[in-house]
This record gives sequence, C-alpha cells and structure tokens, in this order.
Amino acid sequence: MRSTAEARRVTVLNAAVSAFARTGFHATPVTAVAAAAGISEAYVFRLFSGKLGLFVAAAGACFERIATAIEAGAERAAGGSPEEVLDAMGRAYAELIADRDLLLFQVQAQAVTDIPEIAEAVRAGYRRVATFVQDRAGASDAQVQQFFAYGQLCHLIVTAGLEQVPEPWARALTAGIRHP
Amino acid sequence: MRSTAEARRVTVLNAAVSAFARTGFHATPVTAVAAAAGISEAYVFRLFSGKLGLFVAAAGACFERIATAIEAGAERAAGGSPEEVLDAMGRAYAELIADRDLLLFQVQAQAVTDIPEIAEAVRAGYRRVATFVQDRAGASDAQVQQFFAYGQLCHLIVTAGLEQVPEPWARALTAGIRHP
DNA sequence: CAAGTGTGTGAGTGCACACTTACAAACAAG
DNA sequence: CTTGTTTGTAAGTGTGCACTCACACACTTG
Repeated sequence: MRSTAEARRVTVLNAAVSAFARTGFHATPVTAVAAAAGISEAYVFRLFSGKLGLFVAAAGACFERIATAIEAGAERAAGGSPEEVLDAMGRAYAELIADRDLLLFQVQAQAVTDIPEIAEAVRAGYRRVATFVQDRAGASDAQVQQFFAYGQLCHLIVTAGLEQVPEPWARALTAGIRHP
Repeated sequence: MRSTAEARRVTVLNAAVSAFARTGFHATPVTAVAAAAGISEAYVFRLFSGKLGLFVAAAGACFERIATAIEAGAERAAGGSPEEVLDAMGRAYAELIADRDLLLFQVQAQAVTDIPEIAEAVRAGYRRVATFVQDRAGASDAQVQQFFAYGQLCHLIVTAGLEQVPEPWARALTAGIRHP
C-alpha cells in the first residue's frame, strides 16, 4: 500500500485541472492525466467514475480553489466599503490565476456545458463564488454583475492572447486589467 | 453539375457554424456537418482543407455575420452620441444571437485557441468588431472595454443557463441583459 | 461524339482513445 | 502463515472518426 486512494485522488485532480485547462475535455485523453499524475490510466478509472466523473470532480476542485482565494482576499479588506472589498477580491483572483490553469479550465468547462453534469458543476461553482461576493462584499446587483463581466473579459484576453497584441483595439480591451 | 462549389461552401459553412456551436470542435465529427449540409463527408474534405480548415472558415463566417449586424445597428443610430451608437450596436447584437449559434460558436472557438490557426482567426474576428466599435461609435477605450466585458458576460449566462435559475445570485448576473 | 473539367460519393484504412479484465504486489488482522 | 482487503498495472477490446482513393455522373468545348 504505497498511498491511500484519497491522497491519490487529490494528486490526480491537480493533474486533471492542468491537463483539461490546456486541451479541454474532448481533446484530453485520460492517459495524459494519468501520466501527469504518475499513475496508470486504469487506476484513474478506478478512482473516478469515467472521464466525465473525473472532469466534474476537477471542476469542483477548480472552483474550490477560486472560492478560497477570494475569501482570503476579502479577509484582508474586512470592514471596508463594498468597493474596497470587491477590489481586494479582484486582486486575490488576479494573483491566483497568474498560472492560467484555473482561468483556462473555466473556459473549457463553459464550452462543454452541453453535457448536463458539467453544466450543473459550472452553475454550482459560480453559485458559490457569486453568493459569496454578494454577501461578503455587501455589493449591489450591478456591482456583482460588473465583477463577473470583467472577469469574463479576462477569459477573452487570455485565450486570444490579447496582451501580446500591440494594436489599439487590443490595448483598449486590456487597459487596466491586472497582469493576465 | 448540380451546384457550384462556391455555393456548396456557403451551405456547408452555415451547417458548420451550427454544428460546432452545439458540440465544439473536437466533439463534432465532420460527418455531422456533412449530414446537416446534405452532402457526403468526402466532399466536405474536398471543399475545405481538413476539419481545421473548415472550422477556421466557419469562424470567419461567424464573425462576418456579427460584424455586419453591428454595422447595421450603428447605421440606425448614425450621428448619435457614442452612448447611443453603442446601445444600438448592443441591441443589434442581442437580436442576432437570439438563436444562440453565433454566441456558442464564439465560446467554442475560444476554448480551442491552443490551436494557433484558430487563435489567429479569433483575434482577426475580434479585431474587426473592436476596431469598428471604436471607430464608428467614437467610443472611449473604457467604453469599448465595457461593451466587450458585458458581451462576454452573456456567454457565461447562456452557457450556464443562468436565465433559468431563479436564485438571487443568478438574477444579479442576468439583470438588464437583453433576452439572451 | 470525344476529351476534358468540375461535382459528387461509397467504401475503405489506420489510428486514437474510453473503458474492462485478469492479475500481482503490499499491507492488515487473526 | 493464511486469508482478506486495498493499491496498482499490463494488456487487451471495441468503437468512432479523420482522411483517402477509386470511381461515377453532369456539363462544357471543339
């Protein structure tokens, strides 16, 4: 017994978030996740119920990490105005997604929401983050909406590689966005 | 000779935008596009250079349709203030994507930007739309950025099906968004 | 009518990949 | 030491799909 199944699951999930983030659900073979986790493909199938179960679990881990980072950011601005708390949350999020895995995973997950289980996982993730922002920052509906709108804009900037484009239109879209 | 190759290409591209929008690049077999277009798979491969060439061409058609719709919207508010023109563009876009194909295709395209040819097609599409908004509406950088941020928010709302979620967090995110 | 050109397909080929099964080694408990 | 349980894998199996090729039909031109 080299390791417990539960510890393996954590390792596999980290590998899965990274792998799915890069190549997406359909283009990522389970072999790739298994190799990145350092175990055999067969064992991944024993630890998770199929590729879909693995992806859904990875989505849970992804949003878990995002939620805790935003909570930590809010902690640092505790007691401030809604604007200050939102800003602290935004900074915490920006730091977290510097490695791009969590951001790209969200994009990939949104692209396969035609699979009901994944759609539900995405909703659950955003439900958690949105309710927290709403409650903890005490932000208005419009502020919450803006928070997410500019978060989604980051997805476009990163996937299209706009931070590398020097043209005026790209500069306008990336203006003021924190080091994506 | 039942039809010219050029006419077929148009038919196939319409079918391709629809099919790729629903199931994405990797999960959409060329057979599905061919069937939707009413021709054989083999002929699709003669009309386009591989599945990738087909997808890139479909991306061109998608952004072409978006650009012309926004241009038509701007036409209706010609001479107005930047806010009025932007609003008219937004309304035109909202009407256009009521059938969801163009919106979902953009999401799918963003998810496969790890393929360089697709990344370039996406950039080209947004370049066209963004420069037009910037020039034609005379909008400031911040206004252009906001226009796209809320456009991207629509992607999230539609892919996650948030318009069907009655909870407060979802209501906050969808507030004021035009019938997505 | 013969030869050429453009439109269209049926029938493959080969490969990647999701998932299974049979089996082995490590450890625990009596 | 034996029996049972958990961790782990090698070696398949079946299928779906991108892409090709040989061939047929439509239409034009000389």
